[in-house]
Amino acid sequence: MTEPAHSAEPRSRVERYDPTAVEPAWQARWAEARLYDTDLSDTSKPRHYLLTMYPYPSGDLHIGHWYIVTPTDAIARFRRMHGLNVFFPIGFDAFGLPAENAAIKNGGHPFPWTMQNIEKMRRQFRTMGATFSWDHEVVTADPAFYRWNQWLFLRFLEHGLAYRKKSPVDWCPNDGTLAREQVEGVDRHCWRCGALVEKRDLEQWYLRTTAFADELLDFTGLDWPEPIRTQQTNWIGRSEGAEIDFTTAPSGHHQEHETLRVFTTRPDTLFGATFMVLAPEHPLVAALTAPERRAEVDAYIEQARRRTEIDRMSTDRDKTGVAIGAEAVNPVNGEHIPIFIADYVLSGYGTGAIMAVPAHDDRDFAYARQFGLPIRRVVATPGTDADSPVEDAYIAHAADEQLVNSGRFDGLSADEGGRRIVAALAESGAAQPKVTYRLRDWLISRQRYWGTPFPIIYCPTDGIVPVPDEDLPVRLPETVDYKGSGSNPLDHDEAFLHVECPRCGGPARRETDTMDTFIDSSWYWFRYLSPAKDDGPVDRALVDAWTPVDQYTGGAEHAVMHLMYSRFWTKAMRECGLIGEGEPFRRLFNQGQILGADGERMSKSRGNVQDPDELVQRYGADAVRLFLMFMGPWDQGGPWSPTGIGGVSRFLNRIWTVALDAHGREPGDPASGVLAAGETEAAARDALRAAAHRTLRDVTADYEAFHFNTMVAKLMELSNTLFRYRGTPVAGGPEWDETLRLLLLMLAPAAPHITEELWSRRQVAAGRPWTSIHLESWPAVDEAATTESTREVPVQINGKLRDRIVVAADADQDTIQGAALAAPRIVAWLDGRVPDKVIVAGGGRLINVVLRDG
RNA sequence: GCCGAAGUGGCGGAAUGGCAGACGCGACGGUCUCAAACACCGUUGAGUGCAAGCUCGUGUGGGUUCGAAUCCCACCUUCGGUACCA
Repeated sequence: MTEPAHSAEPRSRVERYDPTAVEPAWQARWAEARLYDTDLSDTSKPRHYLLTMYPYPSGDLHIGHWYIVTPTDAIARFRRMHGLNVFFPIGFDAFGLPAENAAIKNGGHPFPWTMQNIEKMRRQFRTMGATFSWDHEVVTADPAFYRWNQWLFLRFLEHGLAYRKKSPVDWCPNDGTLAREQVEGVDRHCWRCGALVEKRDLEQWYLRTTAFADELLDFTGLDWPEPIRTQQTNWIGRSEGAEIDFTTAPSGHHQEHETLRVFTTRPDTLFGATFMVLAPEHPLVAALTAPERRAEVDAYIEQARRRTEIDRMSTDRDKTGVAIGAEAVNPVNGEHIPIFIADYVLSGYGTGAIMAVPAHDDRDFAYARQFGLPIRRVVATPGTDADSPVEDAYIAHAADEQLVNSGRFDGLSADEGGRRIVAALAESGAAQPKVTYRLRDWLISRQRYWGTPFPIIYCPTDGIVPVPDEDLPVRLPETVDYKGSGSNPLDHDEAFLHVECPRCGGPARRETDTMDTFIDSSWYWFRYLSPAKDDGPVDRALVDAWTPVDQYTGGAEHAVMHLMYSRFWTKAMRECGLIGEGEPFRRLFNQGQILGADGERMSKSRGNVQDPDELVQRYGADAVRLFLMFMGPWDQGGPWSPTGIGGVSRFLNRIWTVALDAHGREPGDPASGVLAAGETEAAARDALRAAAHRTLRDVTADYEAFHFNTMVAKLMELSNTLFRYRGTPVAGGPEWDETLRLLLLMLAPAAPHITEELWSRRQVAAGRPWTSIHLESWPAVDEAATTESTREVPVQINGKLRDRIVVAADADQDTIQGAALAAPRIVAWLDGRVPDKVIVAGGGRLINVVLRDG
């Protein structure tokens, strides 16, 4: 370490700050001193589990990773300074599509590709100076981790939370199942081979997320951002309504009185049902279709299967559909209505069939218009002609609206009428109240190699047989032959495929699907607590002590999938008696996303990835960390631009200068080293100390609220204040010294290296042994130092600023009002007129003089 | 389409019912230097005025209020998610 250069020579220069030398040296020293090891069994301090979403090992740590991680690290350091025992682990979400794509393309294996990427990212992570508990790292592609996915899956199976069902996937004849992003163009072709994508029905595994639908709607005790809670609530989409059984009318081509069950949220509009629509996939379509309609119906079904769900749900495109040549009978009045199939009805929601009430539903209205079907009003406000033509679907719920055209239910309110209609039909079993959810069970089967194998064996005699716990893990084979195709190589891996049935010992076949990677991220934070544990997935005592996670940080793009699956999985583990609590994350913060310079998501394929390494080389990790925090609000993100990093770099250099060269003067500034005209030395000392403590008060609040951008701005102001006093008699005095000390402590969580270096030099200068600034306590605000004797009050006339007055800090409202009305410029504006009103706002913070026709 | 979010100087942003533009970038002017770079100091929303100042100004249009970037209604644009990217 160099000695601090405290020179009395006015034009002295200290050596320039060189982050490339300082930062790695401190990183090594911290690691050596094991400064950030967390003792999970330490109960002497309050525990704080700080979690940030673990990265996918794409191979390069880009600036987006820094944006997620380095402010979170600042939180970790800030909390440690408050005496908390902070656990801040990291790991890698190592299964997934990109590794597989690389292997297919280059003829390799996903495993080494992934592990090399992880190795590189670990090195890059270390340059951040982050305080990770590396000895708790989890890599999900390690059998030591995914073994427990298998084990947990088997527990869920035992508890009825996992089941098997046939469902369609996007299928390419050459490359097998495709992800949504692998289907391109309006004609929906395969990204790799260009073949047209079709749907294929496969038996697949599901997890019963809907079992917890109501519990997932309950956010009690969770401090989560409201937009996320709203998105999850809407995603679950609870709707109350009724199931109503229509029957089919007699016809020559099918059996009469087949039951057609519909779900509706508006049973009150049952008399307004003028047609029925089935999803094209509805199981009765084939049986009900009239022979002369069959060709057209089959063609429509084929066409619907090629559309995406988003496309199908779009309400602004023209409605399509075909009549199937059959009729349904309305149970409430025996009316016969035609049956259609249309792709705006989805098979996965409700019963896959709707009664269409065009007068009171937008989509039904559009369909009726398109196909010239009758529209009958059944709800109206009093005074509306019940039979006037309906120009627009009328949906709004007015308090006084009543049923019309509804037989004996006419005149009832919509709510009451709906209840009575359901009750009346319920007597004959033709209706019952029903709650449905938009939420679907979680399809976890993937027709891919690079994931957790299902611990399932199919035996010709015993059927579906779980792999016994003692045979876990079912390992992925270490050699793999993709044959240049995207389809799952496990399907033709003879050694993997053939297995003895654990029950009968006969020849059997392994499940070749693997698990969705969202499974890994649904419980990885539990595993961080005991990553090496080999007799169970979690250490119950540690889980009880450390979870729910106190603070989770990560992107809002995970609002409904990862963040919902994690809540489900935690509840499912609780249901199996493995843990005690049902919520994973007590407090959540969603930071924004850093986009490429082009405003698009950063990705290797777009070529817009920003590598932080060269910025770190040039400006240092502290400058990069600070710049990312300073750019804007953390929850906002935005397109990447390095413009402005010079500003924070300059800020750090100024701190370096004031800290090491208090008495130096700037030759470029003629006023340097001189107090402002009229400022006494005593006043300057007070002003400096007041600035320091006000900054401390505000910066503390900013850290608490994760308002890092304003936190940095306030520290810049304080360093500017110090710079202004540099070289004056105030510099180097006790107030100066206190201010500098506070500045370093406040900056330490955000810029850990430079503050440690300067802290260390102060200790050397004072002849004390080294102790890390990162083991210091957060300083306390001296409230007395922050008070002022006078303050400025803006005076407005009709809301426009016209003057400012200075009053004593403790002046009462009457005094302030009097002073405001006596201010020369206000007197001139009033020009003898008497104000209509004078508003003293915010306890005397502002005066507004109201002058009508002024 | 549906769900969620965001629109403020040349740029990133601050202010979430009370002084619009903190802090920083860029630009311009200056100091230092033999010079350049670095560094430092100052100016910088638009219009108008010799000036004090005045007028306008927070995506668009309307509304509430003594007072609106902030609250309400309608719309426009951009971003995230939309169940096999993670």
